[in-house]
Amino acid sequence: MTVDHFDATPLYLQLAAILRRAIDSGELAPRQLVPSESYLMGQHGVSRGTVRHALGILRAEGLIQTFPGRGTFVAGG
Amino acid sequence: MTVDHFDATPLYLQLAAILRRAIDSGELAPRQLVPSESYLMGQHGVSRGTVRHALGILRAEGLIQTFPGRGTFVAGG
DNA sequence: AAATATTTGTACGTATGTATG
DNA sequence: GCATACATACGTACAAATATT
Repeated sequence: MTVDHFDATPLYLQLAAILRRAIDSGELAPRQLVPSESYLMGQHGVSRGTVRHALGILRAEGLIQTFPGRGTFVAGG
Repeated sequence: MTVDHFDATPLYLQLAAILRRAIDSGELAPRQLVPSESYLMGQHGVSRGTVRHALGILRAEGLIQTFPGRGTFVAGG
């Protein structure tokens, strides 16, 4: 599942929704490492700013936690 | 009151704190127009991204509301 | 121990689109 | 039509924390 550049929905919201679903469905389990910003950039063909915008939303929702130099992890567990 | 570029505290956090204080103190009253992004850029000597980062925090805190083409306003009132 | 690579954090600039006045 | 103001999205650069070799 990737972002659709022709969809009117902002890319950062699409990406946030995709990741949120992955977490809610358990595809990304608690304490599991979320793909790096670089990886998400490549996978979805978006800029780092867009990736960080999406991750910032999930962070504000308490769904993920990120640690400098290590990565971003699914919260809970 | 402006941001200090030599302070180790991130500029966007400094700016968010300055605006938060202005709101809490009533200097910026409810329903009042917050200075535009362009104005804040010039006043503090920071980029638009930094201004928007700071405003995004206050927005998430529910302290302000922004409307495209009109501006950003202090919430409440 | 040291150098290198990876990953996130901060900050800048630019371009284009949308909404309002 | 034009000016103002916010929204989205791209790119770049460097710093800091961590992991790897």
